[in-house]
Amino acid sequence: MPHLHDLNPRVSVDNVILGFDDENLNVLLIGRSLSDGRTDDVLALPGDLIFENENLEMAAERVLFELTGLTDLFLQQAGAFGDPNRLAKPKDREWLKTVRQEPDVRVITIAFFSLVNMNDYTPQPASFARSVQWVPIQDVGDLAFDHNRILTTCLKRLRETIAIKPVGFNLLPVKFTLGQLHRLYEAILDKPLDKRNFRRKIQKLDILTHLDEKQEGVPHKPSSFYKFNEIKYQKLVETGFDNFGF
Amino acid sequence: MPHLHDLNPRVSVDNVILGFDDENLNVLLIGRSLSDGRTDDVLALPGDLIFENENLEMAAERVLFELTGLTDLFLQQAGAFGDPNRLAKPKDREWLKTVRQEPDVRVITIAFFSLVNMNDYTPQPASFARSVQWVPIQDVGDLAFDHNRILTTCLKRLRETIAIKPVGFNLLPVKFTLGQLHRLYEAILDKPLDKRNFRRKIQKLDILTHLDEKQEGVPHKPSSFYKFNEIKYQKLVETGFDNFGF
DNA sequence: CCAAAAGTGTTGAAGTTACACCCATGC
DNA sequence: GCATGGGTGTAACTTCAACACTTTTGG
Repeated sequence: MPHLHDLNPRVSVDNVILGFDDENLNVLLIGRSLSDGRTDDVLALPGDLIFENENLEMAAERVLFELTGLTDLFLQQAGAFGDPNRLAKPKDREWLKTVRQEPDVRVITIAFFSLVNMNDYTPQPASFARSVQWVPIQDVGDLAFDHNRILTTCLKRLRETIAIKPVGFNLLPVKFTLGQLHRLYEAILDKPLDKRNFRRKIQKLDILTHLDEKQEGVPHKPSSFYKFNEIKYQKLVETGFDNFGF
Repeated sequence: MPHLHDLNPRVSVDNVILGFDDENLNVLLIGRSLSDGRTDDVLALPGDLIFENENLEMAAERVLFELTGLTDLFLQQAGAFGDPNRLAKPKDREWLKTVRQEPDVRVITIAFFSLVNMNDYTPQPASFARSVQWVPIQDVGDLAFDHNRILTTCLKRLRETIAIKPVGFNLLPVKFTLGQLHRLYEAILDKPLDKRNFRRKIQKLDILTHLDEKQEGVPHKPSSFYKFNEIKYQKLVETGFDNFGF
């Protein structure tokens, strides 16, 4: 029988936590703590071995919560990564020696991605992360382990998902402007979108509620705020956009 | 250091192997061998623990090959399943006792689905499968472990994938008719598709080569055979259908 | 000649793309 | 008054859904 807090030494979760700063998509990366309190210079996705008594989603939520204090976020599995040599880089092996009881054991990781509103959270070091920072996805360099591959896969998944379900709202504050939403979609899809066509298309989804409130203090025509209508949104998520080829 | 054929006791793969018999989608299910050579009455997806020295895809290919003798098939990961109680049904636990060294250990499984041409293969018992059979997906009953959930997820993934990439061809013989292709798409999407519209749409993809050969001996107007053009197909798979919402 | 599936075109509606100007505000 | 982003409509084109009849074969 597994004890409550037994770790499973063979299976981990890694989280691709994405945020949007009104210009770029950012991913939350950690600098790893060595056991002596120092940090090596390799950035990594936050992740951890799973406990024996929790399921994969719970493990991903736990990692997310420990790092950000946030709960109830959008979280989606993106797949499992298990190449036998994924832990083979010298710096990774060194780090594993300082934090794992069995540093040589092969670990399969399940990748999740989550979408957070960057205003809800400012990065702060956590137990397992000496440093935490938002990095614009186009500036991400070499990461630990196979984390570059995981990140790429998650971004691809996000693009696929957003084409079918309007999940992007999770990246925005409760009240937002159509301009913000527009910039967000351009950032995720990494291509320019025609302003008028975008607005028309979004409005036709019929999931936005126009608020009687405008921007203040901006040096241009103030924009209306919108919030999104959870009920209609839920219905849409269930059916998808029916945007399929056949 | 892991020895070549060490098993990883915590991680398995399960395969949803799909075939098409010109009418229904079928899934390949096994009856489990007990150690005394008998079979319990629970059907299951074929799967196995992974070896320490193979990656997840290799493990899935191995299971597929051991069961069917087939290689080089379409194979796609559908996700990881790891609820702590997924092995909890009494009959499942009994079976595990007869085949696993550590029957109580929690196993996370990675699900794959593959598409095979049913004519390339007739089910035959394998080492780990006392019985093997094609079961039409609408006739699948209660399966072992969480295999019903895995099957459902894989079917959903297949529907999503086929809307974006023409992967369905893997389920057909090299030479096929548009009627077969039409019935296949109806079986996968589980809804009727207008004949003329379907044909137009498929032809516009420009991945079919019309062969100078017709059906013989059929009691109706003979249909032309087609094969599909791998080069154009590859290009299309890379770009996707661009069938996306934004 | 009958049964069975193959094969084929058109029309109206909906959706997509491309494109340019005025508006409200802060400074 | 100027710089900034907000906000709006239309026309040409493409795609989509719905729909019925003729053809070829075996028996």
